[in-house]
Amino acid sequence: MRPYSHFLDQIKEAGLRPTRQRLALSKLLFGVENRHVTAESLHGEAQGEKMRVSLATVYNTLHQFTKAGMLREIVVDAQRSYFDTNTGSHHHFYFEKDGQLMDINDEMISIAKIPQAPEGMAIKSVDVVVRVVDK
Amino acid sequence: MRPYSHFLDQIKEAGLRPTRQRLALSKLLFGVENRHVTAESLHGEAQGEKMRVSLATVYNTLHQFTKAGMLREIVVDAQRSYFDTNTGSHHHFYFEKDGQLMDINDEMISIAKIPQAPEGMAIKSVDVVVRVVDK
DNA sequence: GTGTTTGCAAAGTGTTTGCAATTTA
DNA sequence: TAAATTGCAAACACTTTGCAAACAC
Repeated sequence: MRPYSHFLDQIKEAGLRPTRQRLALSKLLFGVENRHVTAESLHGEAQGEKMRVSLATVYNTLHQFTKAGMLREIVVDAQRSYFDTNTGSHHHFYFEKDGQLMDINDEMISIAKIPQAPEGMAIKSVDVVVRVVDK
Repeated sequence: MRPYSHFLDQIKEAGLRPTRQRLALSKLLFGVENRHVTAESLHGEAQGEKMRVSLATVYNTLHQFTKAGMLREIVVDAQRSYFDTNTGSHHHFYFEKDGQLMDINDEMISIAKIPQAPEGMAIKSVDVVVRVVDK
């Protein structure tokens, strides 16, 4: 487990105050590698760990961390927003059955030809979602 | 413009009754090629054409048409559902600025390597969204 | 006639916001 | 003590649902 100071510094570097809530959520999010969470799931997790954080603060924090580049938002479901602690370029499996996301190892996929953006536009990202279902 | 009977038959073949509302929406959806709509946008369009259809019916109809394979749902925005009249395999540009979708011509993109689905799972679809912003 | 479909309004879901109280620096 | 942050509850946007009236066959 990373030391307390790691989370503290990360938050400070983002220009945010290291509040009890942000530290708690940081620990959950960045304590292990490659997590995919929704606001609800993270909030539930925090409550399970007896951390007192409101759902509104979870939403705020996820957005602040995303803006600071610590998280990446993934759109796979029209019903809820997912956040990925892996901010590097990579793609996802999405299990429609239970709403789970899984990273696709970058060597496992390759986009051979990327289209040009329409006139006057720039490509911001290329997101691949492989939807999988039970066989 | 396709003849009235085309829309009528298409609806019947889906096992649905050709009601005034379904015919009206069919005309809007399938009267021209490759449309991308949201429930709200289609509802607004219908109202502009003085077609009387409730928003609830637009939602129901979009889902019924999707289930019948006449439409494909596209997930690009956590806030709203898009439906595409092009049900073939293809990908999309998404203009974050105004929420517009545009088909990517199939020759313009190619995925060289598709990952294997995890054990016991099957790939349902591979969806690529290229997000574009103003240069 | 019988079963399907519609439209309204109400309910539901996930998310954001206004604001007083609290916390941080 | 000044500014940022929190948590609650209310507001929001989009979507679904229950049900009586209207419609299709």
